[in-house]
Amino acid sequence: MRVLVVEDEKPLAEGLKKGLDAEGFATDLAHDGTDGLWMARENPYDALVLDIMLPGVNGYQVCSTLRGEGNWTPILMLTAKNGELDEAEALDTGADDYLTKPFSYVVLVARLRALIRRGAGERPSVLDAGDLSFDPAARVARRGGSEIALTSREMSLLEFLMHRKGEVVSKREILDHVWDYDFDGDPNIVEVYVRHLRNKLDRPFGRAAIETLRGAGYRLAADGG
Amino acid sequence: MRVLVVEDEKPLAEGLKKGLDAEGFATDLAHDGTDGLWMARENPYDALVLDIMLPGVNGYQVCSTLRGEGNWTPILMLTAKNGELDEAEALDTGADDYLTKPFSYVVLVARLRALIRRGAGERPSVLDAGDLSFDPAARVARRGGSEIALTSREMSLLEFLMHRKGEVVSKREILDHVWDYDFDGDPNIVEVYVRHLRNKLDRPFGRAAIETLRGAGYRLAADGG
DNA sequence: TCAGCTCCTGAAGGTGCGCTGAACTGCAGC
DNA sequence: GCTGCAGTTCAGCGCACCTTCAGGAGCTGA
Repeated sequence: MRVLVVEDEKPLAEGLKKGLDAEGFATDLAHDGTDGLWMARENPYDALVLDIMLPGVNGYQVCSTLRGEGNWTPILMLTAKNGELDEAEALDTGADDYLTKPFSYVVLVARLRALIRRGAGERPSVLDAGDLSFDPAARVARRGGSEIALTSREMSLLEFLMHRKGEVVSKREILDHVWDYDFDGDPNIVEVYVRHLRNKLDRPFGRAAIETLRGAGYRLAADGG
Repeated sequence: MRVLVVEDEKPLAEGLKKGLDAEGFATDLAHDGTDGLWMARENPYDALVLDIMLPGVNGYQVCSTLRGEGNWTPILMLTAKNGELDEAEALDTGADDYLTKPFSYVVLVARLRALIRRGAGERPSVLDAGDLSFDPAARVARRGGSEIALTSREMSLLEFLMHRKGEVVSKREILDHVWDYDFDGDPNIVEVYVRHLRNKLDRPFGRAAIETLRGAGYRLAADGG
């Protein structure tokens, strides 16, 4: 789990890094808001620990800037005093949790883990056609309840067909979208892969999702065949 | 609410018990570290009040031992003098809060209630996938009943995979999250560690939790394989 | 009915990805 | 020092996947 700690008090920052590393986190440090912002943009962190009082850009600003850019990495804010205002403001600007200094190290780790567990889970959509479904992100195809193992090329083809379910797609289009533009091999490859998909998606279920339109191309039945 | 007070000064201990009982707590007493540890293990307390200066096993040791065993009962430490070292050390060993002697009885009760109220939410949770489980805080992995010894790198990898169980994670993602971002060594390291995990988690049990998706990455079976 | 075409099918290379065992490095404990 | 362990690097190997190919089946129009 990769974590960025943005904290200007160096001893505290170093202590946190040491502790978090020992817990198995991969911890990076930034000592001011500008650096913090930059690093948070450039790297895929699982969580941010963000002090409010920072030289340059302060914690609130870092937080709201990131949120404004569509970055939803979980953020744990460190508020200096036990002021209600601080905490409320932290949550307002888009932080996910806050901790009042001085804080217990155990509590920090626990809250951090909780944040990461909840995580930022924006799920890409699942494509479907009748009882046939395909989740491109998870790389899982299903017919009814059962999961179907597909190779990368088979998935690319299925994804393309599902995006255009109900439409006729020519072999030329398939070649252009599923294979590289500069593919100049045997176009028969499309037929071969259609066959592979049929063997996996249709035959075991006695269905016919992929229809051949002689001279025109193929069509994936919108209802899954 | 059941509370254990571990305190060797008998008058203070008795006074606390009387007061806490009056507040509606069910209070047990232990007068040294050994007894305290034993009682904390055997009974499901909602909180512990733990003096640092104890005959035999001291408060720090009691605290870190319990944490090491995966016991996350909230602990309120009593530090003798107002030394920063004491406080920091208390928190380091896993205490949730501390109080400097002499303390106000009202404050003690208030903090104790606060701890108990927050209590559950702060305990690190255990990740699981079927009969496979991993407690990131205790750093213990188990398959079924048996505990499995893992190195810290193996744990980081397992933790990352378990957080995203059922999803496909690419080697690049694994490198970015489990290794430091400036790691520019051989990406083959991921394969090597996947192999280590398989040797420890799968092979002895004839299972297959970690699936290879050629060209895409790896996936930890949500049901443990 | 036949030719010409498209598409299907099974099998057979190549190739590169991932697996594997071993060696090397650095660090901690004795 | 030596020993053992964790982390990392490396090179060879096998196989899964991709692609090609040739023959066959089936459709279409004359």
